[in-house]
Amino acid sequence: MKAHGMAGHLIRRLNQISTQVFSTRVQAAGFDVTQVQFAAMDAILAHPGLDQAGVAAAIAYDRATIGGVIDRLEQKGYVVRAVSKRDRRAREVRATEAGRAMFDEILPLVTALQSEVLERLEPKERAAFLALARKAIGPAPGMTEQG
Amino acid sequence: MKAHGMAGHLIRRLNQISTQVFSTRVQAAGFDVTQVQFAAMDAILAHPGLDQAGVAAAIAYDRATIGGVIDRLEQKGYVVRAVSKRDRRAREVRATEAGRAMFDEILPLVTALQSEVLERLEPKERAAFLALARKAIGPAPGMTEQG
DNA sequence: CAAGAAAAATATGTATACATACCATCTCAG
DNA sequence: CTGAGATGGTATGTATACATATTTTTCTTG
Repeated sequence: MKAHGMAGHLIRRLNQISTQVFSTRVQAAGFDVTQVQFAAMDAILAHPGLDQAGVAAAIAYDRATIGGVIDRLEQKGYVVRAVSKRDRRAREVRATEAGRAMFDEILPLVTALQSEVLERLEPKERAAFLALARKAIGPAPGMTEQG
Repeated sequence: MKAHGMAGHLIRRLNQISTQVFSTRVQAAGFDVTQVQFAAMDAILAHPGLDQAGVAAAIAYDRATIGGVIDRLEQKGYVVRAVSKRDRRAREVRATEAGRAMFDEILPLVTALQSEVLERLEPKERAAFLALARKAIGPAPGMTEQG
């Protein structure tokens, strides 16, 4: 038994598949948004005016990485950034009309595509897998749901 | 229900955790090898003289990506590349003594660390998760085990 | 054997992903 | 208020990850 079959390898493969399915489906629908950008939009829409560090914490990302992600969302016109009045270091991020429209349009697509990622599993197995994945990850580090 | 809880997000988080555990443990042991580099070494040791495209296929990687990975392994003295005599386009990759020694030394470490990635799961759950992950991924695309 | 298709690498460009360093700003101790 | 430490963001450097284009070489087909 070698590196194949190990947890790390399997998880990496799953991530590849997931990313592949996501970009294929979303691009087929005529949008240019990555999985990460979608997750960021989700957090931004759920918490308007959240600063970048907050967005990063919400989706378990690196502060340095989220900067670039939000740069691209801003370039596409999906979000706007403004210096916070309370803390001049912080940049508050808000979705634009176009951003919300884009999210609303691809959300059903993305929801539907989730089962495709695990299409080799029976519905029951899929549910079991997701439950185990959630347990393996544990509670979200940065933010709670009812924030 | 939003982006958290979706398969893609969960899988990405798992991958983060896995990568984190790997590099932490391996670096603590005094080695400078990534998960991907380890997987590549595994394939190279299992199939001496395999070309880069073969390595990429063995671990389900992109040909463009594997080039850089092998560059770094070569810089560290773990592998050597030579132009194939049969096909002058191909670069055959072989592990060096240092490469084999490194691999042998961290293999038990890496094996041990696999359960740490899923430490929140009970042993039974862990096995179930891995079985489901294997099924979800399906048969390896590029190479078969008994090559 | 020549023309064209196919394949192996590499190069280029974009997008994560993260450590580290750095600057600006805020908070807190005193 | 002042200095120290913490925090938000950016910059830099490294390492995936992959699409696409390009080059070199091989294979195919006539």
